[in-house]
Amino acid sequence: MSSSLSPRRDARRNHERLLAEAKQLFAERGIDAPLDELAVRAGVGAGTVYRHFPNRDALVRELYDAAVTDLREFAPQFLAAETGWKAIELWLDLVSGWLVASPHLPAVMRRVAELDPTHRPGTEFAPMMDAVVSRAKAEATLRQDVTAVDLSIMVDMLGSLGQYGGAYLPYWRRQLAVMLDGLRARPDLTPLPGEGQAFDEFHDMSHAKGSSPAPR
Amino acid sequence: MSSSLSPRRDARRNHERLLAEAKQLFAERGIDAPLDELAVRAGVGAGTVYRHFPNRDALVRELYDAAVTDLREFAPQFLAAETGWKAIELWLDLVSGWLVASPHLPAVMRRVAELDPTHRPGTEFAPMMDAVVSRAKAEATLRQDVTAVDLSIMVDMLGSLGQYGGAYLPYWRRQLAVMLDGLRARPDLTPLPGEGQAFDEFHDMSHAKGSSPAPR
DNA sequence: GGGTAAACGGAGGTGACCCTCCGAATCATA
DNA sequence: TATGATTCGGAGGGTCACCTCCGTTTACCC
Repeated sequence: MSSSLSPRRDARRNHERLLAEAKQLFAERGIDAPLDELAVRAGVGAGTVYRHFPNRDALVRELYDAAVTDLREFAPQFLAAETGWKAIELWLDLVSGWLVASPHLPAVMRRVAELDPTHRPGTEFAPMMDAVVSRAKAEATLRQDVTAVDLSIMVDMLGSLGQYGGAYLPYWRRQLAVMLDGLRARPDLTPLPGEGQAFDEFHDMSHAKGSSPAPR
Repeated sequence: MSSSLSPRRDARRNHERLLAEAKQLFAERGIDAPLDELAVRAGVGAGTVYRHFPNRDALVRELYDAAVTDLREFAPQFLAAETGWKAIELWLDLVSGWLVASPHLPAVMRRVAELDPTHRPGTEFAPMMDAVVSRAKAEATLRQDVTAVDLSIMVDMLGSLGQYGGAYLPYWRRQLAVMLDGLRARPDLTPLPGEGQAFDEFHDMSHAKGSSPAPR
């Protein structure tokens, strides 16, 4: 008989090992680090790398999926939080902190976004976040004009603080605190700008003097 | 005679052209895009590239320096703003918007940080930012526990929104608005956490259930 | 233990990129 | 315009990473 349901044990072991070493390698040397080096670190032959991951993109995708799976395990806690606001605090804190501690992930997320431009990182948790956001708005603890997408972007931004050689690391929690304060519902808030054409307005740079720094 | 003070005109022209094309190339294909391709795009021979920039790092450094020079031209406006708070609004808005419109820069900044770990991006503007921050604190418009470094990090985070294939671009101004709200002085603020050991506290992950996502 | 299918290792072919070198072209100077 | 110095172009050698291929090893099942 052939077509076994589960792969051989050594295969599974090597697969795990490769994923683990890839995290470290990508964190240290960037997402384009040589895969031959990955083979050496994992103590396997080059052939084994390409048998498990036909190309670099496949490896990147799997790293992304593994991250999503890891995160999913946390979901129940957030839904079980006492208040919607606490759930949001917990989510931003834990997830962004986890990203900061996983320096390979931001690059992986960017690469996945390149490979599939229709997919925004974090979409997997949109339903859950929508629920939490609604709840917090109903409590009037979260400002009304914020969306789940805004929160997901915040997580990405905070998570990218691990990318600058550790220099920004001590500021992660401070930035988180400032953002949370900016998210709180308050009586005198001016509403957030819409998501449309907000960026292009910038391009005229009319407030800039003489020779403006040329974008692009 | 030899050792001219200024290079020949064609040399200067090629130098500018190479810098300009490098911005576009790095924006499109990443900071490790082949330099031979740069030569083709700039319409010069490969030798010319390496005559002007002995290696990729030299090119990256020069792109960084050019960015700093561009930014410096804006400085007078900020110092001339009516209030310290307006200066801060202007700075965050213009600089982060300019970064978003210059998708090559975040990667350049990260690379520079790798090359010289003692150098944090934006240090060049520390004195100016310190002055503006003091002024805004004296007005009691800016929260007292925020530093110029915090602001510089915010700029970098906002500026990195151009990295995700344009999907985050429409949210740039919203994120900016939330951050500004978080920065405003208010009576009932809990102080920001210090810059020390804040991150390591995270690592115990004690609030996490069972198998925690393994960092690193 | 024996047999079979699955997985492994690593040498090596292929292609891409880096970078140099020198004859040709261009610029500055008089 | 003529001369010399500077810069250019692009072919090509060297290096490195990707990825395949097949003889060998390992795991699984009886």
